[in-house]
Parts: sequence; C-alpha cells; structure tokens
Amino acid sequence: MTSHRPRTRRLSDPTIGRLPLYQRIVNEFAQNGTERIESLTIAERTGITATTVRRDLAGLGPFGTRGAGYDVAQLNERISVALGHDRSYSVILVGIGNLGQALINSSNFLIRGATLAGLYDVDPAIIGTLIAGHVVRSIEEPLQHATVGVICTPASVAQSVADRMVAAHIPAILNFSPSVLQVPIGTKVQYVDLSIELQVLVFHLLNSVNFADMQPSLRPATPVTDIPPRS
Amino acid sequence: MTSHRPRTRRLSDPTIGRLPLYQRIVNEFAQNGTERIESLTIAERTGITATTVRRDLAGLGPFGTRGAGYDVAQLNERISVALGHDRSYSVILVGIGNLGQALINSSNFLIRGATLAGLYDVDPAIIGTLIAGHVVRSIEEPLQHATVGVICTPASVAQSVADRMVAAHIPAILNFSPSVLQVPIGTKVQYVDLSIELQVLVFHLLNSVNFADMQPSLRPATPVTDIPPRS
DNA sequence: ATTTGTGAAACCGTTCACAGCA
DNA sequence: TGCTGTGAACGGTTTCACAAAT
Repeated sequence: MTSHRPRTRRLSDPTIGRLPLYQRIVNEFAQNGTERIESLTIAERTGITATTVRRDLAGLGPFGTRGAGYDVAQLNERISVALGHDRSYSVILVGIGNLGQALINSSNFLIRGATLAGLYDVDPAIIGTLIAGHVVRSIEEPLQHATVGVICTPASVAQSVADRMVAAHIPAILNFSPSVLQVPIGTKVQYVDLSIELQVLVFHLLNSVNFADMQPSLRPATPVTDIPPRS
Repeated sequence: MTSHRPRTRRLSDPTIGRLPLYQRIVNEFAQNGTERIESLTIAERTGITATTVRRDLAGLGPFGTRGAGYDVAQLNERISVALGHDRSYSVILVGIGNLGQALINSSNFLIRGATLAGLYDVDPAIIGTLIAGHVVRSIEEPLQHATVGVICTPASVAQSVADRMVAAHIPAILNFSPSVLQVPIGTKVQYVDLSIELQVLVFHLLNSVNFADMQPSLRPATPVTDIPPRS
C-alpha cells in the first residue's frame, strides 16, 4: 500500500494557486542563468510575504539551503512535479469565440503537460478552420475523450455541453460561462467568473474613503437607498 | 457623522465574490415570476452551503422572513446595492485582443452601473474600428480618466500601461496579464490569472484516487520523481 | 412546521518569532 | 551571519446547533 505518490496531496488550494506565480519568477531567473533564489526575492516580485512563500515551498518537501536560498533548477522541478506538469493530461475546448481563442493562444493557459485534444463550435464559419494547429470540429460530432473539458460557450448551452462531456467520460470540467452545472458526483467542476474580480475591486473602491476625492462624474450618480440599521 | 452609507462596508471578500452567484439564481426566479426563494434553494443551485448563504445574506441586513424565505425582488435589490450596481463607474480597457473583446462582449463582465469609457490598442488594423459601439483609440493617445482600468495586453507591456493609468489618475487596475505591477500606494490592483483554476482542477484530479480508473492514455505518461518523505 | 438569524465551536490560512543549519 | 523551516499565536471564514419568528 502506501501509494508511491507524493506528499503533495496536502497542498492547500491557495498554495497551489500561488505556485504558478512562483514558477514564473523562477523561470526568469533560470533564463538569466542565476542559480539560487531567496524567498525574499520571490516575495518582492509577487507581492506575497516571504513567510508565506517559505511555507508554500516547505510543503513541497524541505530542500532549501539555510543561509543560501533555493536552487533555481531544483525549485522549478519541484513546482512542476507538484502541479503535475510532468504528467500528461489532455484538454478539449468547446466554444471557440473570443474567450476560447484567448485561452488557446494564451502563453500560460495550456502549459507543460497539457495536450490540446479537440476544439468544438457551432458556428459553420469557424468549423473546419485551423486554430493553433487544430481543426475546429462541429459540436454535433461526439466529443473526444479528454482529462479536462473547458466550456467557453454562452450560459444557455453550457449544461448541454456539460452533459455531453459527462457522456464522454470527461472527469473534470472548467466552466467559464456564468452558469451552475448539474453533474453526477465524481465529476469535478471548477467555475471561473471573469466578472468577480471586477466586482470585488469596484466594491472596495466604492466603499473606500478616498472615493470622495475623485472626479464628480465618478461619484454616485443615483441617490442610494440606505440599508437600514437593525430594526 | 455616521456617514449615510450602508452597513455593507463589513462584507468580506469571499462574501462579495458569492453575491453575483446568488444574484444569478435570484434573477432566474424573478424572470419565472417566483416571488420567494429559500436559502436552501440558492445553496443547491450554487453548491454553497445553506448556512453560508444565510450568513452572507444576513450581512446585507436581516430582511428574510423566518419560515418563508426571502422576497425575490427585495433580495435582488439588496444585492445590487451591496455590489454598487446602483452607482455608476467607468471602465477603460487596454489591449483589444481576443480576451479584451471577450470581456467587452461578455454578458456579465460590464454589468449594471458600469460605463465603457474607452478602448485602446497598439494594432493599426484595429485602431479606428468600432467595437461594441466604441471607437478603438491608439495607445499613443493620452488615456481617458476612469474608475477602473483593465489591462488585457501581453505581460511585456503591462507595466507601461499601468504607469499611464496611474498618470491618468485611475485609482483601480484589473490586470489580466501574467505580471506583477508596481504602482504607488493608493492605487488598487487586482490580478486575474485564467490559468490558475485549470491548475487547481488538474492538481485535484491528478491526486484523486479515482484517477487510476481512467483510461490508460490519461494516466501518468512519465515516471514521476517522488518527493521524498522528510529526511 | 418551516426557515431565518446567530452565538459558539471548529477549521483553515497567514503571520510572528525564533530555533536550526549552512 | 544569513536564510530556511516551523511551533505557536492570530485573524478570519465556515459550520454547527439552536433560538427566534412567522
């Protein structure tokens, strides 16, 4: 027993989310020929505290050198293994609109380990064309099996696309459409809402004290209904 | 004293991030003509627990009816006010590539309250064209003032774009490029990395026990260097 | 009976402070 | 001396359990 697989099972979601950030910096250093890097350097470049960086990296197994930082090559390797970049997985993408194309062409969406296994759309004008070296297929065709299915369609058809992904035994779905999907247990779904960060940003801005200093045209345009204090 | 503004100041970031999700469900109910909705219903449709839903909504001021749920119209209104949809703010967008166009055309990126105040790009082929009713301007022109500046450019030019947004007194920046920005204190920056959710999803999938049940082609392709247990 | 609203406990992630090593 | 690694304290969010309200 005792599977052969890592300790990495214990990494928290926030940590996993930060690893790609660290790797970006590490890659820059690797290309510069620098051999060692310190947690403080990574911290300054990412805006994350040095302590958190060290906690995260310690979770990959202790391999830094006290007094001398981390070996750049080894750090890069460890992060890659933790993120599964050394394993291969395949991705299909349904909905080749602006967002779909943005993802396909993005330098850091399909990174090491990922193989683009299929592109699907409804638009006859796009079907058959080559995008990033892949022929766009009709959504009518049966979906190719893959590790992850990415949905970039309008919300109205997202559920039907998800159903077909489930039918094709695709175990994980990344949903960029603003819709909640019903899937059988066992299928993992991750949602990405491009508007949420904007909403959080606007919320903080509108509630910040400095907002009154801004240009008149930017201040509240409508009288605001106050939420009354406890009755 | 006692500013005229809401209690909403106290909402946590996770709560703010969930409000748009609740609102989606609430809007569906409103369109169906349903008048009341329960926390459990919202919970089932969003995958969030009912208790968390109630905590979040209680933060908007208690207005549910015990035994009978929430009034759909009122709930919708409260969420809108909390998110600032009743106040107006303006947005400029720099980098009108696939991602930029996806955001502009997305039904839920620029929601109520937001005004698109300007589009900028470097590409002469795009400059001057109309997108969503707005003329794309040259990035050479001085940036229009706005509440939020959205960066959809490659990482290599993101910092220079941010500098120009700061010069135009834009107080908040939403950065979709994979780069960390240096801005003066007082300027708020929010980062969005489209690849992170994919990485988190793949991480969970690769580390899940069911992974072994999958098709052979999807299992690890390369022997994996194990991270050694503590020395 | 049903569902909200909320103290209190449990949980999780970050930060502090410093011990451990090179 | 310098920087990593980590126990312990902290702060914040979620969950539990139940009282309050209709």
